[in-house]
Amino acid sequence: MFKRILIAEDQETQNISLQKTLADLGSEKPEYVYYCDDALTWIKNAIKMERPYDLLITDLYFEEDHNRQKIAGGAELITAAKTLQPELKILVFSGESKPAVIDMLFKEMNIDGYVRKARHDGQYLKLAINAIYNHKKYLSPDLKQARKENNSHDFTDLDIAIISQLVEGTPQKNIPYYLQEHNIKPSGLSSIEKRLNLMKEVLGFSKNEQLIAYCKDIGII
Amino acid sequence: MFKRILIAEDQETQNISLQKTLADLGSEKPEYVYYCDDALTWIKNAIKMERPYDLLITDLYFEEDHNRQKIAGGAELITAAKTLQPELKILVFSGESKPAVIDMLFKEMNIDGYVRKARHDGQYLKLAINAIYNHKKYLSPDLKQARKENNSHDFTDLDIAIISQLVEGTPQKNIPYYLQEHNIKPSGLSSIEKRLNLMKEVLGFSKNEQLIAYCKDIGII
DNA sequence: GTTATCCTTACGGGAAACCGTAGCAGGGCG
DNA sequence: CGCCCTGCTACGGTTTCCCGTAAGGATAAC
Repeated sequence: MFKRILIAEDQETQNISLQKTLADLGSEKPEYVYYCDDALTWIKNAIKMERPYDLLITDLYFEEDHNRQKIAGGAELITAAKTLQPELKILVFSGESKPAVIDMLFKEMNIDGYVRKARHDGQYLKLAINAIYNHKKYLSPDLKQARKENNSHDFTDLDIAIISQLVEGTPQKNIPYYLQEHNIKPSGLSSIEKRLNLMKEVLGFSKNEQLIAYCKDIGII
Repeated sequence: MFKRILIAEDQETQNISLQKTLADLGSEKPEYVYYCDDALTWIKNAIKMERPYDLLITDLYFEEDHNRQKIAGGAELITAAKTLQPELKILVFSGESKPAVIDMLFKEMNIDGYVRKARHDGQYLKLAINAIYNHKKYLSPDLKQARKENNSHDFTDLDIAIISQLVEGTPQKNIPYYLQEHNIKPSGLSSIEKRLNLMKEVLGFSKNEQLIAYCKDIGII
């Protein structure tokens, strides 16, 4: 089993119960921090002392505080940690359930496991740690189904740019200028209309308002 | 100090740490359940046995499960509990931070305290329990500021109906029919336009899309 | 080099939304 | 009772959006 585990979790009660849950897994007493910056410092020091961590368990979102932090959230912490120690295993433990966010973590950040803070999270944490120890990926089961029923449109960068501009209040007819400035093509007004129509048709919507609400729900904006 | 405390929290790790946090407060070992229905049953039984609970600590949102529940969430649990035992003190412990939701809890459900699951939630829980024991209301400090910087428009039932219809995809010009059917007045098209304009003006928006995104963020829809 | 195809863009008619104005009903007050 | 004020509604002109069609440009196959 993993010898050295580091917990990065800002929520006091969660942090306590993480320590307790991991206590009976046969590793050393896990170490824990409440801030991302601290997490990175500890990882650095552990490498320097030639006792690097085996596993990092981290939340995604950290609250702001009087302590100004360089690293704002779990995602940044993961990239920073991976540059210091590429083989470090990462288990994300967060309340986030939006498929877009979780897909990104696995695909782009190459994390090893994700457990959502939910009903049986204690059991799943243990399963996840076991799986990761055996070099497998782990995703808590409550999320697997959520990803399956995903008959959604996959949003391109263009789609997201268009929707973001709408949310900013840019009139549709002015969006071509924005797209040209940011070298996003196609940038014609007709292409924007076509793209919006496609998205709405796939999702069964008729109005932009529905589309915005949907995008807010699944978390792409 | 409170003698008998009941915890209703579906998240395994949170539930554990709640028990641990409350352990050193001088009350009996707190009792805990993972489902709303169970919570209500326990409250009922406690009354029947003439050992009623003094305090209910509950989450707001409970996950669905193979166990079909009659009571879906914390809000319903609170109303059900209060009809059984009106003097029961209620402390809500949830991750929710949207002012609209929390205001509703204090004003309409008359809860005694709210602690948000956040950085120092352990300390705040203890403060909250003390405050409630002394018949005071308690709101965790991280939320007090959030409510102050609330220069937002207060949404009327009409506003919410209009926005909901937009999110449903109803064309603006058809919303009057909907309002008439539901006996919401005013129902004229001009009134709808006027109302939308007012909301957008107060919030500094120019387009409906911005308004929808904002409402999603603060959680009124 | 030519043709076919796909994608982007431009244009124009019609619908919806936006905005200002004016008429109408109800309530308070002298 | 008459007057004023407020809020709801109705109407027209302008802008924006919607949608179908057609022209331009790049790429790939022949």
